[in-house]
Amino acid sequence: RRMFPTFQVKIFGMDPMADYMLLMDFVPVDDKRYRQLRVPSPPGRYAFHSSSWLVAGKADPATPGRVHYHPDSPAKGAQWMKQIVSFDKLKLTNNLLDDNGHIILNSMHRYQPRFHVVYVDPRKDSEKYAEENFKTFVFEETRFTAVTAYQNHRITQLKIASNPFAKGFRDCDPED
Amino acid sequence: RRMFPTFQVKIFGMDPMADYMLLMDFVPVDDKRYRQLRVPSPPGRYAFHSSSWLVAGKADPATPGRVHYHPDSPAKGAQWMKQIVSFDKLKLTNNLLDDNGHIILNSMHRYQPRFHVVYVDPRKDSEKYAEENFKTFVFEETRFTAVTAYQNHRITQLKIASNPFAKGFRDCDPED
DNA sequence: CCCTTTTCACCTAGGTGGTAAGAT
DNA sequence: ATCTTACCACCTAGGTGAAAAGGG
Repeated sequence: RRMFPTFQVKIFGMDPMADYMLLMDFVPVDDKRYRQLRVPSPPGRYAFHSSSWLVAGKADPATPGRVHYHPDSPAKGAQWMKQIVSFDKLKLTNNLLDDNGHIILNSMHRYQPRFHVVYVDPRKDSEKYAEENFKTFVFEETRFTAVTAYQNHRITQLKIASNPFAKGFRDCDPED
Repeated sequence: RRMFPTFQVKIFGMDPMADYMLLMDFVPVDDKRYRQLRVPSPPGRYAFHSSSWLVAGKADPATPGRVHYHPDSPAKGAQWMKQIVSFDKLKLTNNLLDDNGHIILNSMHRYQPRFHVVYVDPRKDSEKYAEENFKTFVFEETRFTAVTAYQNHRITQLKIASNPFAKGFRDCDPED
């Protein structure tokens, strides 16, 4: 399914006339598997509303390290810079045999999203300059635990309030 | 609405590595407006099944001459040549004030679709070579009369049989 | 009478969380 | 007990011709 919340980035400093590819990948934060600790809740609240993550042991074998190219790639620097770039089409799966090209992650493991900018070098021997033609950006505040179902009621509510496809689950104004 | 049947073309002879833009426009075939002559029909047949076109007078004022770029433009010659190129996203309207960028035509007038191939010249002063960097193709068998509703029962049936969005109107196997 | 416009039920295509059943 | 899977009703978004309504 699509990743939520969506990774979005504002870009500065590109050459407006040059072509760039934008892509993302995900690297494990640690070598651990996590689990939930659920505590008794007062009536009317979800059990996982007051839960926390515990280490549950060693990580599962690493998944194939796929990348997701922003579907607008390649595009000019001017195009990328003129508005926030949103990776809302990026999809995650836990299916190791996935053949839709989605990003494969282990559920209950922690990941660090990475954002890569690749300059499309017009020179004939551009392969030689591959090293200097890309740059990677890591925002530690975007780390997350992959799950098969939301483990946090507030995330569920945020999604329901903000995503038009979940309108069926709204029971009040999305502005609230 | 989308044009039906769809204009499709198979391309040969491009430079596989060069970029091309593909586009279509429509020119009037003549300066006439047409109307239907309907003849009495046996029960169970549509009145317009056995009808024909009559000249109904001079053409209405010409519509704005818009063009439709194939949405995959620009793309490499190799990409365009590897399969049939289909202009199935092309939309026609009779609304002179249309601001969706659709092709504006006069209903009950005859049109000739034209197909244009534009070579994207990488040279700095490419504007100077505009004349030699495009080529136009006209297939007279694709001429048609624009309408606001189908005037031929067999076209209706062909559309119902071939377009997945019209499945609701099928009453037999589409293979028939 | 002939054509155009509007509306509508019915599709395709695909993104939601809920829920119940399954797995470990 | 906890997590995963499969399915579902319910959405968005938009492409169909039929039919009714509108217009000259």
